[in-house]
Amino acid sequence: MTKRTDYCGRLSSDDIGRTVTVCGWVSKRREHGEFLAFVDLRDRTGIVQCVVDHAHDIRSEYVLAVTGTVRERPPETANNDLPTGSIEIGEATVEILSHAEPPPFQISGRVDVDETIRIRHRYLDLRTSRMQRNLRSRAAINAAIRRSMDDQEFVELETPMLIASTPEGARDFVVPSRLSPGNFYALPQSPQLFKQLCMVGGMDRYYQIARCMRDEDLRADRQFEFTQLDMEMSFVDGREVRAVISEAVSEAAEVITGERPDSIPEIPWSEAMNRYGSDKPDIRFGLELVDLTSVFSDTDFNAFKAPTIKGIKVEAGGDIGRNQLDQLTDKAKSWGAKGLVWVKVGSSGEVTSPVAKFMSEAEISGLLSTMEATEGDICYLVADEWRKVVHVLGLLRLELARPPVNEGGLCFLWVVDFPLFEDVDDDGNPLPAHHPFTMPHADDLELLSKSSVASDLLEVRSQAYDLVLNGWELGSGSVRIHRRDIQQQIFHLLGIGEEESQQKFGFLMDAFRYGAPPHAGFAFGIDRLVALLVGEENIREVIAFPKTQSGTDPLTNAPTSIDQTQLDELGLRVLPPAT
RNA sequence: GGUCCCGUGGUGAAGUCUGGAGUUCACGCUGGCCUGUCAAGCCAGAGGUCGCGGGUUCAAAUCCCGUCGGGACCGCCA
Repeated sequence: MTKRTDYCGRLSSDDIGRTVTVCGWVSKRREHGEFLAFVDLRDRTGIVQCVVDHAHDIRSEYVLAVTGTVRERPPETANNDLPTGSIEIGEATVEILSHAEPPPFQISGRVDVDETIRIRHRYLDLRTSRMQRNLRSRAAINAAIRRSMDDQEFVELETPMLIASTPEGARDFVVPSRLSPGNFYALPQSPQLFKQLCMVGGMDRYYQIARCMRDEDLRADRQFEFTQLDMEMSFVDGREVRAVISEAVSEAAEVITGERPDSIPEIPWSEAMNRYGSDKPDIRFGLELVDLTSVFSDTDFNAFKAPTIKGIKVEAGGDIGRNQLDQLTDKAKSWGAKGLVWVKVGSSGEVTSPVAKFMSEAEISGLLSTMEATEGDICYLVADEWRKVVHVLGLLRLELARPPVNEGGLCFLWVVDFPLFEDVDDDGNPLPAHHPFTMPHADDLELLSKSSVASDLLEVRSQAYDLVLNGWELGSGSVRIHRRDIQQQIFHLLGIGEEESQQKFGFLMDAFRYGAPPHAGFAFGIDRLVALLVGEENIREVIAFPKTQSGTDPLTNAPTSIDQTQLDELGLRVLPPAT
């Protein structure tokens, strides 16, 4: 085989006169009769035009080694759309290294191809400039993150993939044990407990680019397996953790955009919920939620006799048709609202609304002034309990105005002061908002120990924080509990008894007996970060071999059945499907 | 568990609402012509179980029911 001397996309006018050999795939062939043809050869660096005197037996995606002399193109034939467009490889001889059948889709095509077909033939899809760019960007981001963490004196440690199942959190993927039939390993949802053990072990600053697995339904931003930058630090508070992570993601953003992002603002969770109706607000645009509860405090309108009323205003949004309004109302209902009230503002301040007749003059003027609504605007109102109101309006806000992924810049945001408990379950036990090792806010410790009233407990803040980028949750972290007494108090509140906590987390509790440093950490999703940085709506576009939304792989056909022999060895029996 | 959208030669779309011959467009593919193209051009050609099954009808890509596959979202994701 002829040895490559150069890459296609790196040839330039500096190489004129050199005899070179390039290797790659045939991107395009243009024949001009028997004695002149152009072959565009593609490798990972780009495309170069090769001039050959006979190309009839060369087809798309053949693998070639082309040898010839670099020369300037006749000026009138230069191609300014191509980085190598001013030169070409002349009088080229071609060695065919591999023949190729016509691919199932065009590698250099201009139309989008059905994603299932792309994934089924991912080895071809990876040749496209889009996937080359995305995966190379991903590698550059990984390198930048590693560089940043190394510079900040973190040590990269590996934690096990086969671990014990803990029933909290997401559904586990499990692996049957051959040597211990009937017992199972779980694949890690995150290295959480191990990194805390590393802190007890005096590693001080740990990080890992870790694969995590969660058996939950897939989405545009969720795959079964995903990659996180996972880290933990000793003797620090949350502020220092956020500084380290801010540095790492800024480095990552800079290698892609060429610019360092501004310092990342912080917003308390309660403010995020009240202003944006989300704990991962997309702050690239306004359309903030406005509180109207006091405006309707004495209302006669039954639908507005609710703990919370909020609205959002779309400026000049009043020309929306009845049909679309009905669709928005249906959506709001599907998100859990009882209904969606809309109010259009006319030229002299009069309003049009299906429920206008139920509102008093004072309420209407209060509504318009509070929302600063003027002619041509439309307001959408939801009345319900607070949690539901902000949830529905938060989704409506995104529905109405969310920009495409590649518009509006990069708006990083820290959401801080999350509540310690998200809600109360049917037995009256509070549910942790983050995980049960999250340290309560120092100022709320008293509230925590004094009260066991659910409404009080939901007020307790935690030292947990999320990093958000353009409305995507990149990751979360917290200051951890390193004191056994507080940890036991939390377990008690969560309804986890002594025996249960010992069984599930005993190894961590035991470790804490022997001198646990105060510690805090974070983890963020690299798939999501990469997708947003390269402007993709979907993390599958930045994963070499992703799965479909139903969790299958059209390339390998996973998941598949396994041999009876394998089942026997593992002591497993497969039940017939439930009917 | 739920809501919505999509499925038509190798690829992408139109046709479906309003039933009437597998019709159309672009790319690709095969053959021919063509000595400066680069979305090459010109000529000719091949290529289809309209995802699958059932129903309605004289007649179904089109309407109805079911099912499979893909996608977006709600729930879920400590």
